[in-house]
Amino acid sequence: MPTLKQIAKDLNISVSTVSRILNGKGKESRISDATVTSVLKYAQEVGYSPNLIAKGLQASQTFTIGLMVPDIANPFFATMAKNIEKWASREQYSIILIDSDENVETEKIQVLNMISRKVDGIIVAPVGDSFQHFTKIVKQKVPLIFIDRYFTNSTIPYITSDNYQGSYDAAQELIARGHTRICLISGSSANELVQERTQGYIDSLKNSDIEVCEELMVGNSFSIQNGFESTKNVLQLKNPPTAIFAMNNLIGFGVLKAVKELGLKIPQAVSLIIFDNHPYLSLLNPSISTVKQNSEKIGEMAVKAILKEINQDFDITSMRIPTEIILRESIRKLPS
Amino acid sequence: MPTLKQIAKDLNISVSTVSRILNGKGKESRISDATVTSVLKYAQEVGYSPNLIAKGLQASQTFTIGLMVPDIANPFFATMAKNIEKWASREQYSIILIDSDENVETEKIQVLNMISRKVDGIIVAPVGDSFQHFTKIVKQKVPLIFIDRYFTNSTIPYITSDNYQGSYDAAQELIARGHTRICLISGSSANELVQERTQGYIDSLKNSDIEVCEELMVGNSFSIQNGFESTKNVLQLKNPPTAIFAMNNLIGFGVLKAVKELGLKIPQAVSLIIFDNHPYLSLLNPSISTVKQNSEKIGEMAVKAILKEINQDFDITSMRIPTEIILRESIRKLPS
DNA sequence: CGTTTGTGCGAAGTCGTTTTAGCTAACAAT
DNA sequence: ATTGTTAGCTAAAACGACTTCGCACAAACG
Repeated sequence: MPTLKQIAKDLNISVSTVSRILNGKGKESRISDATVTSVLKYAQEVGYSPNLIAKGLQASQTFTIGLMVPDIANPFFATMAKNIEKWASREQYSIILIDSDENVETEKIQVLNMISRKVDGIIVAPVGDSFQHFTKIVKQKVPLIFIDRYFTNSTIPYITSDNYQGSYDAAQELIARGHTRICLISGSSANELVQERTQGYIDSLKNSDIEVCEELMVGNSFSIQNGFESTKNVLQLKNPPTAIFAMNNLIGFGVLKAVKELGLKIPQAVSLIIFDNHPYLSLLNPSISTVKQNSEKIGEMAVKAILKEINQDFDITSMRIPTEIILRESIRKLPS
Repeated sequence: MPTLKQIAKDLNISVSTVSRILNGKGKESRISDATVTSVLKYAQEVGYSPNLIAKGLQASQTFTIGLMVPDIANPFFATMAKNIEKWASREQYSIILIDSDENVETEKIQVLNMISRKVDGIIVAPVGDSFQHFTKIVKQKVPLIFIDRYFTNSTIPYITSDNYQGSYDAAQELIARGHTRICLISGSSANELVQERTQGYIDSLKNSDIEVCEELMVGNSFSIQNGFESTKNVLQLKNPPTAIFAMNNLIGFGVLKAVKELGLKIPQAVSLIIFDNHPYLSLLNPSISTVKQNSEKIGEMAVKAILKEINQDFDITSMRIPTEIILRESIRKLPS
């Protein structure tokens, strides 16, 4: 495998000259045209490709970004990853992908791994309810940015959806169609993202003078299981909800599974809106209304922010990307 | 950021001693217990983490695997990626993720990038119909393995589903329920994977003494668009098919979209089976029968094969992982 | 003719790690 | 008193690239 040294030896010139030429600094280093062309030609011939590892060691910049997500098989994160890779590769950065598998311990270990691998920056969708193990990264001066989930009481910047507004809007859609008993099936309440989505729901009800009912706020994890069981429970109340708001795609899937298993019809038996869109939701019968997160944009913005910080511009601001309501057939208009 | 050199300096010992101790070679290098403990303690204190870039340069092994897929947002590849990451990280390998975006030019460029990054091995689901640009990798002695799509006329090993059998089985399920006019909507025919799935379909019909009808073999790409248009076309034939076999998940999605748009009912108007499973297909009304690929297993096997080759065991054999028929409600039993 | 200026390139250090090949001091054996 | 052994370390090279100096030679200038 050809190296600078090898080329230099073969052509009987010095390594520095070869290096300069291959970095396009021939002119400014006053290398003669003859030498330049001969080196370029020879490099082409032997198929020289620079050793980015050596370059990284020397420059202490690896052109590598660490990306850690809780579950790359979740289309929400997969879409985000696709866009992160896309925007990063445009700037010659490559992505080191880590799947933390919703496991905080894995997350802690892989944080160290990324530091060891000298990534230039880290983008992570954290899984836990604390961020102590990330402060290590910040101390090492490695740029870090959160996506999706975040911690407002840390100084680590984040790019996420406008969870409050998305939730607020979702509830408003239901309210606009006469629903007042709206069940919220949510994730772990220690999570700030959950808190904001919950607050959006609560404020939406309050602003419409609808009583916020504790028995309709259920669930404790972003899982199919939770959506499934919570739905079964809540539909058995004496006074069941007329609509369900599922706080993410996994919960939403659980709701759909439960409704199907109970042999009920959406939206006749119960209306539904899900936070997170998914292509298949438009094919269901009925098609399902959603709060669509702009995961493409989140990915793009995360890359731009991290590159900004890598380039020593520390003027990073956290962002909330607007969501979009996609109305389909799953919301019934109640008779007034 | 602490380095071996820094630790050595701080403790007034040599770099080599520190290196040995931190690599657990204290005993065999007859380092005194006192020195060992003091180094370990100090390293812990300053939070030393080895520079894997430097290590990689020295050892010319980066503990990195390049993974290139056509579309990480496609759940089939995302699931595969999840498992590849999982099995790789167990052996301390990290994944460099590349999304070729179904683009051969990107693929060519990124192949060079991976070589420059000195990955220890490359796993790729190729997008094109030729593999010339991959021979470069092989020449550089970088272990390479294909997943999903492949080229039987190259010596590059591959791990894929048993496409022929899966297709054969799918057609048999339809035939067993009385279908004889079965439409196959397929991908680009230059692709070997497509050829095998097609052959499975053809042989399945022939072995059941059913005429193979050219007008029922349509489509030319793995895309929603293709599934959508082909479905519309084929359902307008004078003698339309009673069943459709979609060759992958994107095509299948297009079929569902078309059927919905035409206001038709599955399986009354037409029966359907899709190559590739997806969680949501069980929630559709009716639920959709599929040929499930074991993408978890494919990912696992790909990692095991590439690690084998990295460890100089070149006895790699290509594999075809069995598929599984998942019968749901989308296939109608025709009256005989 | 001596000095300056410009041209074209090379030597060597550096990044952080591993590893080979020793080196020194202490002690035992002869 | 000399030699041998062993414990406990160190020095230095190497991996491949970049970069700071600076050197040699030629031409131009005064």
